[in-house]
Amino acid sequence: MAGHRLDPIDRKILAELQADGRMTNVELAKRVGISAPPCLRRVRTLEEAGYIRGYHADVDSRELGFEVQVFAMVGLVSQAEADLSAFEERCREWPLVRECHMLNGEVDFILKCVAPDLSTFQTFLTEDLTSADNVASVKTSLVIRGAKDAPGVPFEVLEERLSRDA
Amino acid sequence: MAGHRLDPIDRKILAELQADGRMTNVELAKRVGISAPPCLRRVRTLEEAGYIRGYHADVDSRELGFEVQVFAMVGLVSQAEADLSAFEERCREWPLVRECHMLNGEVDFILKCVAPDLSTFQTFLTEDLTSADNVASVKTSLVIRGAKDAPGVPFEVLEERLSRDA
DNA sequence: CGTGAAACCGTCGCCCC
DNA sequence: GGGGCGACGGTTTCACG
Repeated sequence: MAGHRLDPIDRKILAELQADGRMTNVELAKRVGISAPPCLRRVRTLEEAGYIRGYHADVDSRELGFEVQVFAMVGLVSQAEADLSAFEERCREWPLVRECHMLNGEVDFILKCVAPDLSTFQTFLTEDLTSADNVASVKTSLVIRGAKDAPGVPFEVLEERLSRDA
Repeated sequence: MAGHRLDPIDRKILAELQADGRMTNVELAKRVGISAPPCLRRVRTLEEAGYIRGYHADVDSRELGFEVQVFAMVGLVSQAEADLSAFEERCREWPLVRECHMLNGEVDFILKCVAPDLSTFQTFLTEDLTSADNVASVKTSLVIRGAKDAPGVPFEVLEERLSRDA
C-alpha cells in the first residue's frame, strides 16, 4: 500500500497542515516533536513528492453570494476514451463546475456546481451542460443544506490501519 | 445579494488566499496593491466575519493510500427534522464520510467517502451506513477517476456578476 | 537532526488622508 | 473610516557540525 515511505512524523505533519494550513513552521515543529529546520525540510519534501498539492483558504461560498449548490449526474452518449476526455476538458473550463468525477454504474460523471442563484445555474444547465456535445442525460439535485464538509483525508483511519498491519 | 460589503480589494484577497493559502502577507499585499499592515487587518476582518473558515493543506489521498473514493446516495425512512439531524450527526462521527449534503429530490443525502481499499469501504457500508437507524436505501458509485477538483468558489463569476449589476 | 546567524515577515503604535 | 511608515520580536531559511 502507498504511504509506506512516510514515517510517523511525516504523517503528523500532513495531519496538522490539513487541519491548519497556515500554522507557522515553528509551531508545526513543536507539535511533531522536532526542531524547525528539519521540519521545514520535511514539508518541502512532502510538497515536491506530491503528498501536498497546495494550500487553500476555505472561503464560505454562501456568505460570498453563491447561494446555490448543485450535484449533477451526467450520462454520455459515447464512453469512448476520447469522448470521456473531451467532456472532462469541458468541465475544467466551466467555472461553475468545481468538481468532476467519473463514476461506475449507470451514470458516467458526477459534478459539483456552485452558482450565485438559481437562474444563473439554470442558464448554465440548459445552454452549456445539457446542450454540450455527447451529453445524453443530466439529472440535478439541489443541496438543501450542508451537514459535513471535512477537508481531505481521515488520518485516524490511516494510523489505525498501519498499526494493525504492523 | 451577499458579498456586497466587500470591496474589490477584499475580493482579491479572498481569491488569492483561495489559490494559495500559505502566501505571505507581504506577497499578498503586493498583489492586491496595498501595504502590508492594512492588508493583514483586512485578512483578520475577513476571518472573523466568517468569509474565511480556515486554511487547509490539500493532501493527495491516493498517494497517502486512500485508493477508494465513493459517492453514496442515502434515502431515509423518516424525514422529520429530528431524524434528519440525527443522521447528519452520525455522518459527522464517521471518519470515512468526508462530506454530507442534504438534497432535494428522490434521495435525501449524498455522501462523499474515502477508504484505503474496497474491503474497508464495504465493511463500513454494510456494518455502519446501511444498518444505521432510519436508513432506507443506499446506492453507491465508485469514483473511477477524478477529472477536476477546484477549491471553493469561482471568483471570476462573482466579478462578472458584480460588474454587470453595477 | 540540531545549533546558530542572517534575512525576512507579522504585528503594533503612530501619523496621515 | 482606511492606508502608510517605522520599529520590535518572531519566523523562515541558510550553512555547518
